[in-house]
Amino acid sequence: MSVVRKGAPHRAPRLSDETFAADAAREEVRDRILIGDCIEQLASLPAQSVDMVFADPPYNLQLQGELRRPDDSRVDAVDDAWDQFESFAAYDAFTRGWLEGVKRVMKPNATIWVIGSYHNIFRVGALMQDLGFWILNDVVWRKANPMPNFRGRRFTNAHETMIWAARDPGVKGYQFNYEMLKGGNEDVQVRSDWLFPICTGAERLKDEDGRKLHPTQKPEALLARVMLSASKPGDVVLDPFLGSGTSAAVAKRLRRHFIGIERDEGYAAAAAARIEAVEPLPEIALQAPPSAREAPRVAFSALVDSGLVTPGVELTDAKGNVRAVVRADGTIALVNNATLSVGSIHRMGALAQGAEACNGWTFWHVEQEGRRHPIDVLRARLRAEMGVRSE
Amino acid sequence: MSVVRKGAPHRAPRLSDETFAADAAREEVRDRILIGDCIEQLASLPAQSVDMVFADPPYNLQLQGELRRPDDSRVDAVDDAWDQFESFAAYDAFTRGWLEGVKRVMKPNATIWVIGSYHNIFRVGALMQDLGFWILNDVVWRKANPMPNFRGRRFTNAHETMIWAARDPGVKGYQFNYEMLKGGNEDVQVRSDWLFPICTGAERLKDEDGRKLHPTQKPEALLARVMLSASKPGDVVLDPFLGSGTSAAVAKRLRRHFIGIERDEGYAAAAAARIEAVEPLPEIALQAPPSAREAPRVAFSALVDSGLVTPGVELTDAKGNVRAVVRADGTIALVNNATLSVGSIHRMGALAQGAEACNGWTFWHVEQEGRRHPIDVLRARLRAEMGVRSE
DNA sequence: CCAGAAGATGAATCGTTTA
DNA sequence: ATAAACGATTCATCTTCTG
Repeated sequence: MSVVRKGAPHRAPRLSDETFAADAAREEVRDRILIGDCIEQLASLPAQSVDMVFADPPYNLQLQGELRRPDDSRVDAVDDAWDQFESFAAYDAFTRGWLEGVKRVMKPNATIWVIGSYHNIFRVGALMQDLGFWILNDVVWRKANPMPNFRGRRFTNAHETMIWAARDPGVKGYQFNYEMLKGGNEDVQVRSDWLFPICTGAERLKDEDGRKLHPTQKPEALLARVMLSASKPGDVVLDPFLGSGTSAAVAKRLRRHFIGIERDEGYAAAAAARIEAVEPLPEIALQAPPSAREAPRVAFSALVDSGLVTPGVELTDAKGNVRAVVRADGTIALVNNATLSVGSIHRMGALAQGAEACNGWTFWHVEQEGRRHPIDVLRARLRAEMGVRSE
Repeated sequence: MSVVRKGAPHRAPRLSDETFAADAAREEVRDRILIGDCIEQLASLPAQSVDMVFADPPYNLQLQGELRRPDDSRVDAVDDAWDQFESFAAYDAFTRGWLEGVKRVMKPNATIWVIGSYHNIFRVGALMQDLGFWILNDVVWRKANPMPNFRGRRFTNAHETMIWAARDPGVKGYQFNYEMLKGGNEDVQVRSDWLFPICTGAERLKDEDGRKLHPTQKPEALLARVMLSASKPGDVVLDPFLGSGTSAAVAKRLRRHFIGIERDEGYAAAAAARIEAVEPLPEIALQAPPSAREAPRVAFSALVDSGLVTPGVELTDAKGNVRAVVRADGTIALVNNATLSVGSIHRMGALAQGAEACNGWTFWHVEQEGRRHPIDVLRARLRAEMGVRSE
């Protein structure tokens, strides 16, 4: 892992890693930390070159003084210079600048995640809409162990908000691993509120004095959920505010490429060491389960051709009330109100139900060995026989 | 309850209610629905006259077409004219207008709650900051039963966001019933993420055809938590987008005054009838919060929030000799030797027995269907209802 | 009358491929 | 480009129906 210094953003050689096969032109800006101003460094990247963006920008916290716990110990709050802005206008100008820079380097189907708190997320979200990003979800990170409100004057600030957005309105082809997420969630689709502990313990980077190295280090589990949701192995994930390098470390572990931008050389060095120590997961641990959407299309006529369905066989609905006959050309014949209709399994299914549309694969059934199966079962069998796998 | 028509915003007499003692000048604009444009009606109200604001403005949804469920039924989405705006700029102008109008009528110590989704909440929040409101928290309403994502293209949109803000930076004296909230929450301070079901069933107002009267009616439990958090009995709560009247109904039940603005006469009429039917809770259920020492130790308030126990209901011991009344904040009120005491179910149980300690869950009983059950039965039922996935 | 099945529904920015 | 065809996709809760 190489750290690239200001003024030479794409000169340093990349880490060798045989598992990352890629074309030489793009390799140059992969798996690097670029040190310098975020907006300048973004300008050095080629347009439409990244698949996903994760951004954890300064929150513009406006703390009025120091905060003490009930036991009089001092809370080590974020009071770094990089988190201070003169005004909302200054913060907006900064935000607009990096968002524009990021948008340029996103591929058309790329998506962006931005995390923030109530101090900044409303401004960020409004600017994202103004710049033409298309919000897909706002996702709430519910902290399992948030810092309490010591003064008892507000609710425990127990969550942060992530905005997930496509580069442009109308984008349909963005990566979203719906089946995989659902499979890992008791077979129920994942909601917009996620529960994770904050980053503590061994995962939290410490400096030589044992103090936390970075004030806002995010938990790896959060970043892993983000990347497993909206990217795939081999993708390039850009983080314009790399900080302690959580996103890059997770990207490497999940076999994504990363590009990190960080202006603090100390943070960048710590992140580089952290990333270097990461061992990518075995590929088998990251393969996507076959999803119906990605499976190759099989025409009903292919089932007839293959002999899995014989012309003349009767199809019924699940209850056996509606009947149709398979024809040799892969269409089916339906007698409905004494009228004979011929067409695709989908069209005839819709006709039988009086519906606009119908998935014939799940509507029609065949009787085999005394039991009724949806014809989708036969399609699955044909796919298996063909040795076809998704990807 | 009177509905005031356009052009005569403060003429109609108020509902008589001896429990609301107030000065005559302010009374004129209390407990009314003002029909007409939100910004115009706000201008008719006196400056610095309301204690809390709850606003549920149009979300500016930008739906592209109709959506159907997997069973091909049609989703009855929000497509009303009042939710349509030409552009973000038009929405921003509208938002700025009503926020300015609201700010003028807020007392210096008043706070405002605004609810929205990712479609609008970022714009609203940024404008609130621009106008000088001081955000205290963003609170996430996690929906126990959200509508699923039917296409599998995004995360289930399972929450909405509320922004809670003071009128100005530096305000210290805003109402926040910290002890009461903590006492009703296992003696742990309440977090910024709240779990409530959406509004369905008998609570949902229906039109003469049995269809939902208003597309976006909010659950009363959510409004009750808001008002119990940030107002006190006798306060004036303003809702500039009254809709079906949830905020006003809850205000009346919790013995707050309300002012509602609604431009649709049909909604206003339905809200007026709804409010008229509300019976305010016994004062004993709403009195000043108990001190920290008296705070309940368990989440009895969760039973109250869930509706399994209704404020005002009587609790007794197993034999029916000792009696106490459930309060809206999850404490109970006990009359013992002509002395009124308020506190947790455990403390009041101990007091009633003259004991050091008491398990209120087994001591106190409720009568349901002619039989007395320990409230522990209700707790078990609530736990079962919350299920395994409630995190 | 009760139990279980079946239907209804909620603030939603909710396709892809081939002709 | 536009239209047609293909075919993928839902969770919790409440109400109504059926046996």
